[in-house]
Amino acid sequence: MNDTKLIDIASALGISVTTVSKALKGYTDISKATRARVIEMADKMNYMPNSVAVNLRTNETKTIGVIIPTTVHHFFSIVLNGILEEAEKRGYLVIILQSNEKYELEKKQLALLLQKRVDGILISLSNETDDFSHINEAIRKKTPVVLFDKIAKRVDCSKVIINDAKAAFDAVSYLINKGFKKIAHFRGSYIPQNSIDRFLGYKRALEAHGIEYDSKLVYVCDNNTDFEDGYENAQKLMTEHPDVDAIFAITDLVAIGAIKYFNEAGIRTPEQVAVFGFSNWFMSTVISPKLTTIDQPGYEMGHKAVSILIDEIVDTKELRPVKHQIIELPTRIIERESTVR
Amino acid sequence: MNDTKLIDIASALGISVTTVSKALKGYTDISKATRARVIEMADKMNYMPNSVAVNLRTNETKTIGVIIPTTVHHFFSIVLNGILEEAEKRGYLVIILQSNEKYELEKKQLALLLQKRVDGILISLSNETDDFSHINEAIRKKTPVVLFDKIAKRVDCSKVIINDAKAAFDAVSYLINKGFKKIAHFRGSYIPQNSIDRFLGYKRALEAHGIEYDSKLVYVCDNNTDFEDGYENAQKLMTEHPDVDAIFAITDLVAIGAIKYFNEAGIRTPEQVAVFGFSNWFMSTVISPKLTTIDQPGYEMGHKAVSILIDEIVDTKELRPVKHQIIELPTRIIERESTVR
DNA sequence: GAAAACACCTAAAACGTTTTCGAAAATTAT
DNA sequence: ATAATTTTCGAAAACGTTTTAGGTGTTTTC
Repeated sequence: MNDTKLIDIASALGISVTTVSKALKGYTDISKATRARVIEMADKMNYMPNSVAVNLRTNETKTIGVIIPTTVHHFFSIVLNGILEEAEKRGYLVIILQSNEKYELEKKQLALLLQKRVDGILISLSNETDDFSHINEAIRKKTPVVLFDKIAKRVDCSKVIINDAKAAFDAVSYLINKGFKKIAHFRGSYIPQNSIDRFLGYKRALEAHGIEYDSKLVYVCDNNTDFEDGYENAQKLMTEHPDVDAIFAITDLVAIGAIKYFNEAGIRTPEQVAVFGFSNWFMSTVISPKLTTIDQPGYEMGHKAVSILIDEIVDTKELRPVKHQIIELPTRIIERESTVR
Repeated sequence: MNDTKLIDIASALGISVTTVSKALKGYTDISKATRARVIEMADKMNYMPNSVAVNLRTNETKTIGVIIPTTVHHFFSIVLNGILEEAEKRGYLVIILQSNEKYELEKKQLALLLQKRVDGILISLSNETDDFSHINEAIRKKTPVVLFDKIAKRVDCSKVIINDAKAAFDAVSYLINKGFKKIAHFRGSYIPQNSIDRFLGYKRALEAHGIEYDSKLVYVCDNNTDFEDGYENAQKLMTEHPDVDAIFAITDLVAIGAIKYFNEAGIRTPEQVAVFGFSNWFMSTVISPKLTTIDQPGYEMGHKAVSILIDEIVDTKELRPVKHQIIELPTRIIERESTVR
């Protein structure tokens, strides 16, 4: 292994390690002449600093950790894309871990990242997570944490989110304004904040427009990776409430599952039942009818989360006070065929 | 920052750092009594080894690097899932980087990983990559590399792949045996090995069944992230060769693009034109007609790639000879509606 | 009772950097 | 010429571990 180190350059040049290090880092107390010699030799010997040693000495790893529920999810892969691009731009590497929607695993992954001494951590909470002590513990240890998408209101740190309640409110209001009267909601499971908020937005929109909320029209879809939930609940819905005329689904995936069922069952969309999704998954333009949905800016979310995190990392490092931010990214309705009669 | 270190435990107990370290690592020359005291105190003080220091001392980081063309791709997100699960099981963290299908970026990312001193690297090549010196350089530096999915035959390292040529051959043979006579191919760009191999499989299948190969029936789809390519080429195909009766597409995405066009243009699938995809993207069961395709085992690929990589890492470390392996994962035809009349 | 064996512990070096502090050499000022 | 200053360099400590090589005291062996 011909890994060249500072000392190799130093002895090749007959100077000290200190001088080599300083020359390479542009210290001003090294003459231009020797600096040039050092740089040339470093180049010739193919020098590459050992980051582990640097990390130990400088007490930073230039690495951030990311915990997401799962990689196999279109939205998260887009967020991840945003994360990676911004992290690279700012000179950080990213270690990624998935919680598989399990609280225990999330906790374990977080511990791994802390042990690895990452400079900061990005988390999107698992569906199971309703205890946040592990996160508070990380914050207490002065490792900046920013939560994104699936957050906990009660944790005191920066967050990057969309206004789920408002987006849902807008979606359902749109349906009501379009003349739909009996609107079902396919909600997510009970713990995640965005699942709760979207449900709340749905409920408030009904009430705001003088439509009575009926809990029987709410179905739970807690399987994240498959559209079966949407398919099956659509089936159930149509037997229990055949006169329903629209569905607001928590996710494009369940919306598409519902549409799939309607297509197979000969139920016309949007003529008999309109369907409104959430996320603007790009698959939603492939399905027929194309899906009306809420555009959720995943790339920007990842981008912004990293940006805030790194700002906090450098502020912490330089002992400046960190001010936590709650960034709310804008969403908008993408009207397509599934709600237009 | 109340980070407890070995020396804190040592002084709390009035013993040496050496003893603490050894006790924690289970050395046998420490008495059971002091070991117990050390463990208890470490526990009480919430000791967590500083991996950076450990890494420096042991000269390994327990981290592997992964370079993929893009995270926003269903197949790669599944592979990534397999990678993460296996890496975790074996006690490694993973740093992920994307090349955005650019050779220069891939080269840069690889350098970053080497500098970070990862123990091994997993790469799926970018579409542009036709020079492999950066990879050979990594191997020369004794950092194990394993290539997966998008590989280079000429690089001397382990690889995890499917037999693209055979899978394509099987797919096209299937179409021929079903009675389709004029089969077009929507191929990928010219550089990637799997794009080449699928094309070759297509061509050989035609020839093996006495059908003359016609280069005019081959269309290039080199946009990886959108189905527009499939859509537009389907359109072109039908004006240039209205009598074509089947398409073998390099990817489910382009297959779905084609189906989308056919659906919109009122061309019946599979009655007028059958469509055969590749990858078994789960969206292929949502589209109508459901897509016949080749199942490509992404999870297993990621899993196996990590497994081989870590084996090579420990073999290298223990100065054992490493034998490179070429693992060929099995594929199979998933017959659905788009090819069944 | 002396030699040998054993059990238990620790000092110190090492991993490859960065950075502080000071020293020597060169330059400028007087 | 000497003094003051500036320029240029390097010794050494430090980051937190792991591990080698040995040291001390106790027990076993004959």
